[in-house]
Order: sequence, then structure tokens, then C-alpha cells
Amino acid sequence: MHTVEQRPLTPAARRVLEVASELFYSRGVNVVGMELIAEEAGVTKKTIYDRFGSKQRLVVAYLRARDLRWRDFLTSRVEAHGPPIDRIVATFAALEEWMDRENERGCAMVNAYAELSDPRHPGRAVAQEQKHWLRDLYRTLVAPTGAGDPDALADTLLMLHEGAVVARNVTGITDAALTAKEAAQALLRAHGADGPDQR
Amino acid sequence: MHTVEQRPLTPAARRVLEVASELFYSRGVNVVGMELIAEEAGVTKKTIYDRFGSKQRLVVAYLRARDLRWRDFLTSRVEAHGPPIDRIVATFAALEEWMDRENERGCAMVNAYAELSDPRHPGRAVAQEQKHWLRDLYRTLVAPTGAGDPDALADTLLMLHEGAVVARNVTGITDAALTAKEAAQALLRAHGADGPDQR
DNA sequence: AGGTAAACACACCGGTCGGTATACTATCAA
DNA sequence: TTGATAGTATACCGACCGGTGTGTTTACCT
Repeated sequence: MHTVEQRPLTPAARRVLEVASELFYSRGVNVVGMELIAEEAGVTKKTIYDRFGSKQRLVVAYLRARDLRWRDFLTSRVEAHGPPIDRIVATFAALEEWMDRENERGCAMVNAYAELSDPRHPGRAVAQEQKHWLRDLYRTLVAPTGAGDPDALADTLLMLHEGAVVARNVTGITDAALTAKEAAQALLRAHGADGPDQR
Repeated sequence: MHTVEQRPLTPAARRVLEVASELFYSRGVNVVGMELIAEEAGVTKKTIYDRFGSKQRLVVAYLRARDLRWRDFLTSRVEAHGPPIDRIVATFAALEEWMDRENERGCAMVNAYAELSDPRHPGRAVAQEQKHWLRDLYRTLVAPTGAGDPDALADTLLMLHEGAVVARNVTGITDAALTAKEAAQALLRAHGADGPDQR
């Protein structure tokens, strides 16, 4: 039988997941074969299938792990600020830092969503969940600002966020996150958000 | 020898390109094999290779054709309006219409960019060119509005545009383009753009 | 009548895909 | 001591991948 659940990964399984994550992200989920992963992780295919069961599940594990890392990172950056408006701005500063560090190929969820066209593939749900989570995050951040039409504002911020990733990735606009951050501040002002930074 | 250049496509080649476009877009470039395309187009693989030379070139032909359709569509919608601000707003209305009609799987260029991880694949350049074209379009549309910081505003509009596609595709926000349009209007106002709609 | 282009049919190539089977070894806890 | 557990190595499977070769048929142009 294989693991798949949250039982702590064996050392070999951890290596597999690390290597697979790197390869899946940098080259794409469909392009990378199981044999390559096994080779790079110094492990036999048998071990991978013993631990993860199938490629589909390994892909899901990769997406879940990356999603978790991103959420933890973003959450910590948001919580480092008090005022609602500062928190919203912090999401774009966090995005900027994240993209500089480890987003060479754009958003892993968006890329996976593009690659996994079969609607039954469970990896699609992982990507959707992340975006729904981000949408909800913006809603909860917008609410206490007293901005008008808060739901539309939250969706707009979400779009700016996702658009910045795409623009940076394919158009090569390196300061996309910065531009998005300034646009977000302008929008908050336009929606009448009141915060300590307002005058 | 095979065609590849802009010589008018033979009837069989046209059928191949139509079928390939549908399959490439709806299922992904890497997932669809040449045999399936040949089958669905009622054509032998030999014919495809005689006309297009390789899968890589067929993919490029698909991207070029789709890009052209989109540019023609967007250009016509923009030119239907006179005032600069109306033209900018028209891009988001056009996006809304386009997404309702034929964007079930998001932006073909962004998806292809995600799938074609090999930087040497010429399909990547096609995607990049479209986004650069769109960026330039927004720049030329923003310039005559007299808005402050026009380049940043153009990039912001680009991000809203791309973000709306992603948000609608993976998050399922069906009115994403509408929300983006309203945000664009607010941003134009915030940048002090003057137009017939201003008061 | 002859030539050329565009299809057809079909067999075939080396290689890779995800996944399985068998057998053996090292570690460690009951 | 025994018996899982986790790992190794290797061979194998059918299916499919992108791509090619040989030869035939159809239709239009000169």
C-alpha cells in the first residue's frame, strides 16, 4: 500500500517530492516523466509508486505543498501589519518578494490549471481552492476599510494580483508587482477606504 | 517540401489547422497528438507533415492564427469609438464579449506559455508578442487622455485585463471583465484622465 | 497527352509514457 | 527471533509519441 495521506513522508519520499516539485514547476507537469524524477531523486520508480501511488497523486502532492508554502508566506506578511489598508498593500509587497525569489515561471497553480485540461484531474481543484482562498482573503481585508462596493474591490485586487504575475512572467514587466501595488492604493482611495495612511 | 509560409492553405491544410486549433486550445498543446488531429480532420498524418513540417510549426500556426483573430476583433471594437477613454473602456467590453464566446479555457497564449517550457520553442515568442502588442495598445490609448503617469497606468490596465481572464477561468468569477471595466474607469479618473464622460 | 500538386493508404521507425512484477537487502521494534 | 517497513535493482508491459518511407489515386493545368 502507499501513503498519500498526511503520514510523515519517509526520507526517500521527501526527496522525491522535492525533486518532483522543482521539475514540475520549471518544466511543466505533463512534460516531466516519472523515470526522470526517480533518477534525479536517486530512487527507483518502485519507491515512488509505493509512496505516492500514481503520477496524478504526486502532482496533487506537489501542488498542495506549494500552495501551503505560498499561503503561509502571504499570511505571515499580512499579519505583520495592523491597519487594514497596510495589510492589503502588504499582499502586493509580498507578491513582489515571492516573484523575485521563486516565481521564475509564473504561478504554479495557473500553469497546472492550463496543463491539466481533464476536468476530473484533482489537481485542478487545488488550483481553484488557492484562488478562492485568495479572493476570500481580499474580502476579509477589504471589509474593515469601509470601502464602497467591497466585493467588487476585492475582486479587482485579486485581478491586479493575478495580472501582475502574468504580466511579469510573459511580458517581462519586472516591476509589475510594484505597479500593481500603487494601483491598489489608488483604488482604495477611490473606493473611499479610510485608514491611518489617509489624510 | 512543406508549406509553412503564408502561401494560401490547401483545403486539407485548412481543415487540419481548424481541428488542431480546437483541440490544442481545449485540451492543451502537449496532450494532443498528431494522430488524433489527423483522424479528426479526416486526413492522414502524412498530409499534415507535408503541409506543416512538424508539430512545433503546427503549434506556431495555431497560435499565430488565434492571435490574429483576437487582434482583429479587439482592434475593430476599439476603433468603433472615438474618445480615448471610451476606447479604453471598449477593450474591457470586448474582452467580456470574447470570453463569453470563445474563452472557455482562458487565454490561449498564457496557456501555451505554461505548456511550452522549453525557451527555444518558437510558440513562446508568439505569446510574448501578443502581450507586448496589448501593452503598446494600452500605451497608445492612454497617451491622449492626458492621464498622469501614463506608462504605469497602461501597465495597470494590462494587468487588470490579464487578471480578469485568469480570475474568470480558474476562480469562476463570471463578471470579471465587468468588474475590471469599472476598475479601469475608476483608475482613469484617479489619474486625472479627461474625457467626454468626465464632469 | 503529359505533368504536377495534393491528397490518399499503410506500414514502419526508435523512443518514451505510466505503471507493474519479481526478487533481494537493511533496519528496527515487538 | 521474527516480521514488518522501506528501500534497492532490473526486467517488463501495452500504449502512444513524433516522424518517415513507399507507393497510389485524383484532379487540374498546360
